[in-house]
Amino acid sequence: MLTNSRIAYHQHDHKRCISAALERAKILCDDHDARLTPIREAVLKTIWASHQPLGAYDIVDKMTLNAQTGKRIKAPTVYRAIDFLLEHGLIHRIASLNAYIGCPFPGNLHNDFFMICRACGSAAECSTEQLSHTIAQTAEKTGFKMESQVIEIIGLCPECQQNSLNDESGSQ
Amino acid sequence: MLTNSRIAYHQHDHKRCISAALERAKILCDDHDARLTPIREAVLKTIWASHQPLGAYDIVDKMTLNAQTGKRIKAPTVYRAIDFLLEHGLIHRIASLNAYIGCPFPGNLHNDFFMICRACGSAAECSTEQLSHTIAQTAEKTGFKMESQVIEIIGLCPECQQNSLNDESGSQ
DNA sequence: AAGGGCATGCTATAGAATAACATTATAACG
DNA sequence: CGTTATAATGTTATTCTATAGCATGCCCTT
Repeated sequence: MLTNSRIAYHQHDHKRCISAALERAKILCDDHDARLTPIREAVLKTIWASHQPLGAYDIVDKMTLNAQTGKRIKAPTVYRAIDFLLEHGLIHRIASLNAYIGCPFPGNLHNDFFMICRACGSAAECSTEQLSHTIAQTAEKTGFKMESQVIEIIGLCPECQQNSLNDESGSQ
Repeated sequence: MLTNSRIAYHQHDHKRCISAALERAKILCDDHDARLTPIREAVLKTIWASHQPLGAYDIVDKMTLNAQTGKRIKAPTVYRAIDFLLEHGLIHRIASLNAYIGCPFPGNLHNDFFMICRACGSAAECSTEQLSHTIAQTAEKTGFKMESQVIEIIGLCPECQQNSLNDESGSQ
């Protein structure tokens, strides 16, 4: 099982997540003969600013202004960057939130699912052959041929479970 | 395993689906002391017009005009009906499509997933303890406590697999 | 009849995504 | 090196999805 839940839900040096993500992106784009332009890199960096999925317009708002012109990058440009990053598997779309999150292990097969904490908003990705198999097999029993999947689990991450326990014991 | 895939993807007397759905809705609302008003019933019926998930504005467009005033029901009213139907488990939201579909077995636990055919657009629901368990267990391994889920499988239904085979053999 | 609680009507607006076309940057080629 | 083709970005407007906020109407209760 491949997952970034250990990191995503716990204290960590997030700068390393960001730099690692950018590093991986550069390598992967090189391999794909794809151009990781300044804007695309900036969008990726903005998305990686946290482990919380970010809406497209949140990205627009958070993007730093153009150094020369001082203008803000507009929605279509951000969406184009998002499309590029999605195509190359560098980010994922969280359908239930209309939001985007960085992929911690791009390049791998993506039979994965997301665990979204309803308390802190952070999301971790989890990739496991077994689950994909189970789903594909279940679908196959009905004659359905699975091609792709959207799996989003909503619940409480380890940290927030702990916090809610503390809150309860504290208030009672 | 509980599923309506046999019906959803194959020729059938769809009138029976509709009348059964309305019948179940009446009973369930009775049990819940909830009011299945004419508008709510009309929205439910519109959603059940097919096995294809319907967008909220598709519903607005398809709703018959008010018999007396000849006016069209507006989006907020439809959304309120949708909220009601969602709350009582009579319909589901398909997040990846921003669309709504009738629930073929309301009242049951909803550890279920949807199989959406990319060719014909029809979707079937499938409820299986086993899959929910597998997901919950996998999540639990990382310490995540699952509360709800969004599982949407995209692929080809049995009919459309058959059709695509025919098309290929026919054109070659 | 009066009041309270839903349900609906209505207008406006927020939020998410894209269409269409102009302009600029980059790569590719002679 | 300059020209051309292609890709990327800029810009404006628009579509689609969803909700806020307030007015009105309906039904039930007392």
